[in-house]
Amino acid sequence: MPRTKEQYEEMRRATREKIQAAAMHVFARKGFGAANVQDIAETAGISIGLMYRHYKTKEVLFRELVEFAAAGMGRAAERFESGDSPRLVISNFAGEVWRDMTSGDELANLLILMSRYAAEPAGETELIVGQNERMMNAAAGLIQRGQQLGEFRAGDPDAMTLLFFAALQGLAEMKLNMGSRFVMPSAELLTAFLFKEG
Amino acid sequence: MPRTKEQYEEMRRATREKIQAAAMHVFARKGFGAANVQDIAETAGISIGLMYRHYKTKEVLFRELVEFAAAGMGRAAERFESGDSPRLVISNFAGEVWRDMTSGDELANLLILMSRYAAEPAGETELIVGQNERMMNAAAGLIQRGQQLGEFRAGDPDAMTLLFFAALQGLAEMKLNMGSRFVMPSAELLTAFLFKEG
DNA sequence: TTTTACAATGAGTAAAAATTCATTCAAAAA
DNA sequence: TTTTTGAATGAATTTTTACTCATTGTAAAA
Repeated sequence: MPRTKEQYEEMRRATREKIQAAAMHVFARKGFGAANVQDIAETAGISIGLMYRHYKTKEVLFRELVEFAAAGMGRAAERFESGDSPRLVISNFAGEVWRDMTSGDELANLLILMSRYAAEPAGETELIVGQNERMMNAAAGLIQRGQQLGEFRAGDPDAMTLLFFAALQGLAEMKLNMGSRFVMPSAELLTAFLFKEG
Repeated sequence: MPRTKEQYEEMRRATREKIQAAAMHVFARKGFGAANVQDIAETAGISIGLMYRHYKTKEVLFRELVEFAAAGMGRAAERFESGDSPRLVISNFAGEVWRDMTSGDELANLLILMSRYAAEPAGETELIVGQNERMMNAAAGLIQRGQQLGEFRAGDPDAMTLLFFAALQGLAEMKLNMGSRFVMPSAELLTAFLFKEG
């Protein structure tokens, strides 16, 4: 008589997705504290009540997105931990970043979300900090190996790693702030400070 | 019979300074919307009421800090507009940035404040956007001149400028988020992608 | 010791935002 | 056409936060 279980499931899945996309957009632009649930519901095109049927609190919603972002960092770390040519791994990574940053806002949103997490809903930064540390360590190891192979410039691998990810972070922020005035630098430019010669 | 005018003035100046420093700290970490006046007053070590005697609203306080930051960008733009050797101007600038970022939080706070302004209290982004555009244009002109002189790498000057400031922006964010785990990259590393050879 | 001028306080009020819940809606099939 | 089930709504409630103001504190000098 009513809809089938599958139909209801599909309905729920669809609205969850709308909520997630809207929340990602709003949180990335305003941060956790300044974003209000009305904004999110409106952006998602649903009522506030429905949002609360899917997410007990604003914070639970935020956390889910952060966890998603952290998982992305984990995948990045794995790539850096692979035994392939450091130069190739970094170039490929930079190339993908370039494509993602050029084609839409998703990566930029994710990057900003992560950095905003540190400050906001108190405590429980471990997840993001842990994954971040893992990713940075993997990248630093890769750079060090590249230096031993003579392909990479000399310099403190930790500082070089930090600069690389800081640049990505800053580009994400600028992309959202500048809108159409933003020009994504090429993957080669992004990695130029790492490699020897040009 | 009561204190002299000068004494009262000095008292007011001192608390204003406390408020500004506290607000800079809190706004940079939380953004305008998420920062609450209680936090600011507490950080400044004064009462809420006193804060409101000095600043009519939270937004007025925020604006004053943003204007201060914008003035800093204006000074940076002037330096980029000077006719000196591009390589020298950029190197000096990077060196100063390195010193500021290494010695305290002030520059990091200012950088973050500016990027947070874009989203937050609606409208009136002109000041920050205008100064930002001026600074970026000046830097792009400098890079272009450096390319003509053969000192700088080839590449789109706008994209190179964007990357440079994005890196600063990202480093500021990381400095606040990572605390003692942060390592500031050297000025040479920061500008390595701009100059030919190493 | 008292007066004076203004800084400083913080409980109280108003406004904004998060969260709840009684009610409505919509599609499937009997 | 009616029944059924769970999604969807948004006005009402609770909580949080910005902002006010009546009162207190204090150093100088009369």
